[in-house]
Amino acid sequence: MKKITIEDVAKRAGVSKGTVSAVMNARNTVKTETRDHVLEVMKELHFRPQGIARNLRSGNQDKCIGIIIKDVNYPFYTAIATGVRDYANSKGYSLLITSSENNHQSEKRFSQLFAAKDIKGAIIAPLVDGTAEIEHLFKLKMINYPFVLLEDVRGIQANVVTIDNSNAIKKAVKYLMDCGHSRIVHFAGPPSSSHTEERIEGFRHAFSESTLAFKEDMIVSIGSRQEESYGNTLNYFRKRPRNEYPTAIVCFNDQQALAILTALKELNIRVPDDISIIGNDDISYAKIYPVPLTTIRALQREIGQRAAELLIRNIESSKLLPVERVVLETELIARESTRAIMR
Amino acid sequence: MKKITIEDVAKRAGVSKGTVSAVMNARNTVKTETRDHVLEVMKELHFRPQGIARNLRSGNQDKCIGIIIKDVNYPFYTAIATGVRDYANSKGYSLLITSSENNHQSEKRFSQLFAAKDIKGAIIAPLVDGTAEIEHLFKLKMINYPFVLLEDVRGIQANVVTIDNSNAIKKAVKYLMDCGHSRIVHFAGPPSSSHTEERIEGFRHAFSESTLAFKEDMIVSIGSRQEESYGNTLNYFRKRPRNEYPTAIVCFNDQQALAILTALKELNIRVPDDISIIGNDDISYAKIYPVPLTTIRALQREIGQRAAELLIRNIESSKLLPVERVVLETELIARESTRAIMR
DNA sequence: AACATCGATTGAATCGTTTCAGAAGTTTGC
DNA sequence: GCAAACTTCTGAAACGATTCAATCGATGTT
Repeated sequence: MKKITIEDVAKRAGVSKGTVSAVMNARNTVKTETRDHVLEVMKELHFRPQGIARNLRSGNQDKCIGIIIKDVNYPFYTAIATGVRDYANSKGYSLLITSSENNHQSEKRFSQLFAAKDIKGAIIAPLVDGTAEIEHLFKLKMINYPFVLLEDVRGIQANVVTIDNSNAIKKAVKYLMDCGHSRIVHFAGPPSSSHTEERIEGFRHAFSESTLAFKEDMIVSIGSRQEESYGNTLNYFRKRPRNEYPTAIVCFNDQQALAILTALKELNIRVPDDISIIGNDDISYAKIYPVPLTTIRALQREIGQRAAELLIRNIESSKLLPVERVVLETELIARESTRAIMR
Repeated sequence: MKKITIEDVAKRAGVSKGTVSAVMNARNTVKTETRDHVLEVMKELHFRPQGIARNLRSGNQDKCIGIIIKDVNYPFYTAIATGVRDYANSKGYSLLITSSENNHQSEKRFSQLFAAKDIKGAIIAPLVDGTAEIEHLFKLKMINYPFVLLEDVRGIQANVVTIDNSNAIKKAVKYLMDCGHSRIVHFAGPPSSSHTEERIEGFRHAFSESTLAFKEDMIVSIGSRQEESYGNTLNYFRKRPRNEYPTAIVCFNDQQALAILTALKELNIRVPDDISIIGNDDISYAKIYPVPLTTIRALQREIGQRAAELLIRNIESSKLLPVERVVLETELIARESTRAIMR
């Protein structure tokens, strides 16, 4: 049960390897008769040429980069990927997308895979929780493999393109304060993202810069996955009396916000009449949510473009470039999920 | 400006290629001193090992398949990809996703890329319009490269996993007829999909099986991209008097349905009061549309799983397997965008 | 009949790594 | 003091295709 090579085909067909190669590459120097015979033998032996060996000799021309996102079903990431693709294509690169699905093993596996397959560089949305498993990133650095991260990772110096999360949440909180809200809570995201921590910090900051007092129980960890956030939201409200409800929630992201909206509907809590909701990201569907979502817009395509630009610059450089860190600003988009309240 | 190889590093560091290789693979047979020196030289020369050559000798172990979808921002496709990933992972395969973005060139390029990079097989959502550019599929067949299509392609015999589009639309039309509608139109999709044609056919069939008469102008080609469908819908209604409006629209897919909903809102046409809308696919967001969408559900994850199963079976077979064609059934999901009317 | 031409095929060199048997040098055991 | 064992390193073979100069036969030309 050994692998079938071009040699086996050549032998069986009674020709040389060169001829088989010529057939496969559709060169017109082969007699039709020979060609047909070789094709037949290829089929007969079920010969699958190894692309890798092909490329080695002929010097792998294709330009191609990869991106590792966390969730292929979250539009935030696919929008970033679109930005990457646009820029990459303009420079003649193709884009391969993979999704770690919040799994360290997958992230690790893909980063190796990219290097192994001669994909020229990678953009990585890294998982940051757990015991900071980042050896795979060091491995990439060792072999001078170009990559750009979409979140800060402690303990490694690398190119990063990200958004100013702290400031984003600050904007959200200040907007709510300006609308007269004081009982504001932050429904925080999963520990697997550095955004979670940065956003919590922004929330704290907003209070310390205001006259209102911050209390620890204003931070509620409910995750960002659909069912998880939905369930946690139900719990949160069922556990407390109506007069202790917050008047506004700052969400971790728009996916979570949707789960919260759904849960609140279930609980007969009206948005924005009873509670104001403010999201994060501004994914394309946010504006058609059951209640069109007020949210903090991250320029997703631009994130992608900037990351791609940085990556390709590194790929095409013949010497090591200094590490860069790009932080993009955000913008509050006011829709219908928030309202001003009387005091 | 030639490429730097392991040999250059070895020479510069005053060691053999074998030693450099050992350093890169973190083998513990290298003296720390030597290791550090080699690493330094690697950095100095900015040496990037060619993964391809690596894999050649060491016999490429990684199991990995690819999928070419049409639009990475349409949840229908990412849901399919998720199904593929789940099955693939269970069999030890990783998944690489690429998006042709409705571009023949890209589709072609990716199919080559997959073969070249020793990705074991591919699932392809093929573009079918234009002068049926399918040479790249024939090329794959020639090298016995395993692949599965997600739509029928005329002129090639290949594995296909798809849904019964004709029947899907029939269900939609019959449902509407049962609700008392007779002025029903079909807003058809783009020519780049074989689904478009099959769905039109299903629409025709539904009428021929009923007492109602089919008229050509019941088929309106408006595409499926957001802005395109939106604009075409506006045009369609602005061009005709109110009493010639249809009472129900069968949409090509849910993406198009959203654009139509948006356009109708703009036109102050109420859904479902004035017009019933029925979608196709049942993407995850369909239930939270401004008007929760009645739609024909395609089991997206199952499509992915079946395709993956078929693909991997072909990959792991040592001989050519007979071509298979899997057609999955659909289900009507009634929500709020349709209503019964009096006659 | 000798020579040039052309089409089809061959086979050895090549791509850039990994692998591993064995050499060289060093330490341990007795 | 010598063999055995261990550590570190070397160098040539191998991976499986492509490439291209050289060859071979057949055909055409004079």
